[in-house]
Amino acid sequence: MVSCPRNANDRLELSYDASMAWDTEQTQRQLLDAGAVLFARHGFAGTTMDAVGRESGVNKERVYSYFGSKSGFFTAVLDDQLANLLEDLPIEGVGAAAVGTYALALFDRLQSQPGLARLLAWESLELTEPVAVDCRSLSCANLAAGLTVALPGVTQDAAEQLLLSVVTLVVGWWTLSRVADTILTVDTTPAARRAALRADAEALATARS
Amino acid sequence: MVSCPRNANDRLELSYDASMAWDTEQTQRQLLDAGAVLFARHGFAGTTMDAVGRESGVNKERVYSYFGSKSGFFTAVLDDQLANLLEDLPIEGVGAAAVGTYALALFDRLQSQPGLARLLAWESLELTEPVAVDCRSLSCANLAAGLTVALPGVTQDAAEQLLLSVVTLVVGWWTLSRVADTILTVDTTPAARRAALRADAEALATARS
DNA sequence: AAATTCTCCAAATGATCGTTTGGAAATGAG
DNA sequence: CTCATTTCCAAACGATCATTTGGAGAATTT
Repeated sequence: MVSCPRNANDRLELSYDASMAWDTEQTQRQLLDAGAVLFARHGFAGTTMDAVGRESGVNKERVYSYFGSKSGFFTAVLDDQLANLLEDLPIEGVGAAAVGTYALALFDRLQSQPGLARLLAWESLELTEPVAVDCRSLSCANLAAGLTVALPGVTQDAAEQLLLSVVTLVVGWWTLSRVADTILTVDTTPAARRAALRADAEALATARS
Repeated sequence: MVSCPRNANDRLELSYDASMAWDTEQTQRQLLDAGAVLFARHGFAGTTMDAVGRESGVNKERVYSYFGSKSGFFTAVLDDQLANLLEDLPIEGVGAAAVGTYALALFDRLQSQPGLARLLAWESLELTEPVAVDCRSLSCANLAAGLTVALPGVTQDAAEQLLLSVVTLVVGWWTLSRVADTILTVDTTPAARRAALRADAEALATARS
């Protein structure tokens, strides 16, 4: 598994002292974290710079000196949150059951950070090309390769389509929630959906192997 | 198949004459169509009332007399576009192949009107409850019932989860397009995805029946 | 045909938008 | 220390936002 290096300014220095009155890295971190919350909740167009200043506890003017513009800030937040989204989630084991297990792991990661799935949706709806495309493509290629290992006889194309289907199914729980509201009546709990997604991922893998 | 009645003001009268200088129904139709285009493209927060006036060819003030507010206009557009989205798309035939055929039909409907899938996504992201919930719930209940007929032995709960998975997979092609951009490398064409979705829907149905 | 109601638009409203400015406080160099 | 530089904030900037106003013209009523 090849890990993806972060931006140069992501972890610039460790030489800052907590007693310093100014900590530019922490200022940027506060802004990025506030942006992650606000952009996940309201998207790019729905987030105001006033809200960024309020949520971060930092003056909104700092955004422009560090990220240039609201657009630059948006992509910086997406990059910060999404670049390593699929990292450290390898396909473990072999056979279709491994794919079901992977779906569960992805579901749990998104459930522990509910903003991530929504950020993926905003990115798709409001941008014309993905952020951190090199880094994420590498992660995805590794995952697809892992699928061809776990499922002997599956071509690379089939592995990519399978991975896309599994990710779409899992992410869709948080990004198409009104659709779920209109369809589900018997058991609307996340636990029920989680179990169904594991079975679905396993079924998709079984059919392709 | 029970069809869902539209709003009272959707087709008020047929007594209007084309030679009349004023045609309030057509004015509302122009606004709703313009709203469908703009909201699908930019969402609620990203659409301005100036753009509505420009796109519709009608003064933006008309929105407020007919729909009350921008929010009311948004829900009216969503209702107009989504209420009968799943109508006239019955589950035909029996067995898992029928589910694959249904996925294809849904894919083709969304492909012929690409804004619909995006409107579903904006609705999920920007609203806390679905529009036209009664009407759409009825459509979905009919579809789920159709699934229990096509797939004997499938419980209602399983049918609902299956329907949600199929709809999520198909809609996701247009609403998580940046995710597809990062995953697919071998064949990124819609035709390839369409074929994969049919196979996926069939596999999900097979596993549950 | 006069009076009234309804439909529509142009223009203006106050509020809020993204962005910039000017300067205060803290830092590092000499 | 002094002085230039950097970090940060309060306030202001023009532009644009959603919404309203005032009135002109078409339809309906009497």
